[in-house]
Amino acid sequence: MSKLTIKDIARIAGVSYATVSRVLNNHPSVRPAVREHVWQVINEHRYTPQAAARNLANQRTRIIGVMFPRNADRLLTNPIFASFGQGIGQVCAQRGYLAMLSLGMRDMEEEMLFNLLRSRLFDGVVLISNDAHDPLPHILKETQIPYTLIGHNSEDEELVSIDVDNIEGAYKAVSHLTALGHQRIACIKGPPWEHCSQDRYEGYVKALQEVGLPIDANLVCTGDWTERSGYTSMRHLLRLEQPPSAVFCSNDLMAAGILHALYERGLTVPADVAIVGFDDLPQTSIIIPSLTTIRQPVVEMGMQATEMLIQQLEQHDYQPTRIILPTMLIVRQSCGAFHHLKDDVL
Amino acid sequence: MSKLTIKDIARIAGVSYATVSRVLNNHPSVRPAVREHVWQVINEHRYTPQAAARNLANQRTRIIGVMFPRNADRLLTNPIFASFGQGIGQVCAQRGYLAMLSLGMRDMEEEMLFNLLRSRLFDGVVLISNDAHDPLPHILKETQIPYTLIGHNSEDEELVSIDVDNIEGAYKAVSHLTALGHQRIACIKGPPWEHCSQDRYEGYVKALQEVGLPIDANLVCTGDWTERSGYTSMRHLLRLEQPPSAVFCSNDLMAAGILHALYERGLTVPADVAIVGFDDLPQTSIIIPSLTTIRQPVVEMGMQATEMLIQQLEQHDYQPTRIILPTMLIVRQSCGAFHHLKDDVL
DNA sequence: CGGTTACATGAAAACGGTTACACATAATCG
DNA sequence: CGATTATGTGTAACCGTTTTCATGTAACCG
Repeated sequence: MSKLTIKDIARIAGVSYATVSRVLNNHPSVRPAVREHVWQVINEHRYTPQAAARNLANQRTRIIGVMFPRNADRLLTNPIFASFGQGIGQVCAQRGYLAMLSLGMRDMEEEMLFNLLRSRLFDGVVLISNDAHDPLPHILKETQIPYTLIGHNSEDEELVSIDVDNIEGAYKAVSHLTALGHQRIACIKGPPWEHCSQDRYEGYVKALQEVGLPIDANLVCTGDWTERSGYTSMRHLLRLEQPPSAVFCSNDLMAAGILHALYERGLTVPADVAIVGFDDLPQTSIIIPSLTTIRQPVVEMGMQATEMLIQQLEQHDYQPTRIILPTMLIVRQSCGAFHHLKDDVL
Repeated sequence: MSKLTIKDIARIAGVSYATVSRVLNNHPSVRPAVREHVWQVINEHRYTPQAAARNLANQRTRIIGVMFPRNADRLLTNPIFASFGQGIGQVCAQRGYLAMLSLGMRDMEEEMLFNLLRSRLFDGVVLISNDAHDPLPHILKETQIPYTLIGHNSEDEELVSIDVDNIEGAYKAVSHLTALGHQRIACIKGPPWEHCSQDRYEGYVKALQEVGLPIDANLVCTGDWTERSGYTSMRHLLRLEQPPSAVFCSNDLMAAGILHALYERGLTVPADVAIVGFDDLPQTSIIIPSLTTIRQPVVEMGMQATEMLIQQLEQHDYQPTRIILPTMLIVRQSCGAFHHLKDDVL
């Protein structure tokens, strides 16, 4: 049944298989009557051309590989990746491509990875990575496979990449807290080897310095983006002699962990501790008190990265670009701004 | 550079391209000296055979499609899917297959999905689904593509599928609570159209009935597996005149939401409310108080489903099987069993 | 109405591998 | 030592598409 080939369809429809192929590919030069008849035969017999044969003849697969950051456990756990994926999948669908994520691809030996990429299974790759030590950009470049990068990756400026302005985002977040009068503002950083951790911390420092506040090393913790690490970091901060009155947390997931730690101690947000996160995950906008945070246009980043990749695939003269998107401060309840306003201003 | 073909390699190595092919596929009948020489040329020139051509000649791709439940937003958000994926990816890697997840595949129109599956891009599919109304099993069967199912799906008993005994799991969880003396035990169900929601509720009912406790409809809420829905359900329960002293929650993610709601009210676990979850997510084992829960062997389920699929692909006489794996009660802090023991027994 | 152009179609050559088969050559044996 | 069997290698057919090119036919034109 499923073994029907284009020749069978041609024979049944009484045309040559070249004609069937033309019908399948919407080639203009085929008479409407013939076209319709062929389609009918195709549908009636549930024929679908075999991908492998097409790929071979076309020398492309219309499949785009999607690669997330290394650690498999974090991969599917942080909802932000779901949002990237959503943007990527959306554009792919719309442009007639397939976005494919290979499970366990990042756990493959390098040798295997090279072979996979060189096998031309993917026309191109969207890579999501901030890790400065990630060997993947290097591998991708060496295999000469077209790719775009979401996130920053230093050295290579010829690359098509997209990112947000992390420094400015963090600066806005922390400035918001200083403007509300906070003096002891903690910071929970991401892993030191990721560029955006670095940048967000830089924004934190900049905002404090601008208003003449000191950088207190005791108030700076390092997490790994997980809820758990936010939780443990906050517990650590609460054990200080002088705990912070506010926390800037480098991502929303860790902020959720912070809330957990605070509630456990019977402290309330924002009355006891004010919190600002980063990411604006759809999920966290629901938690009470709702989280003040820095919105990254995550879905759009995925979309643009994919769009650029496809253009790169389809036009020969495509110019590599580096796009930096703006972030946005979303004020909700966890920072105490509303409360503040009510008491002091209104 | 990347345009090297097997013929180029053959020419350079001074052999026929049939020989190169044999070397690539570890065919025994090639002299060791020749084999080594060919490998050297291959490596030196970084040659990798083109997937499309291989797939066409072999009539298979060694790619296994992975399909998660419908709703895209839940897809990557619930860590349990990461665990399934881990098991699937692991076995695939080990058996020389590639596990591929197509982003947005579940949002495709049915027509497209049919075409994708019939295009023979995937040798087979591992489907994760509990949804009784999911059209996918039907589609998969119609396309005659081999597949295995993780989760239950009523009607079709000829299918290769794997699941846990949800009724028994829930029964163990709730019996544990009744044994600890709880009389008002709430239940937070999953979406009604999923088989496992139904089954876990059935286990809940069975456990209560066994000790002669009534089923109080007020104590039964319906969530959608998300943390948020656990949170809102618990808020609802706390507004009752007589709130429950314990909650059986149909999955861990919702249980996390419950904790959130309780802390917000200043209540403590397990002193004020005891909780038992379901899944045993690696993530939740860290939260304090640590969660008593029912462990599903999730990674193993993914592995077995994949193993069975591959056997089905490689052996013609493979017999469809339905495997039900046992669950396990993991006692931690949230149910109060330890506390109970300390006070009353020790 | 004959000659040119436009259009629709079929035959055949790619695309880059795998593998059945034929055929040397080397090993084995009576 | 010649016949027989193993063993290694090359030739060519095949996998199922797309696409170039040639060709036959219809439309157009003066």
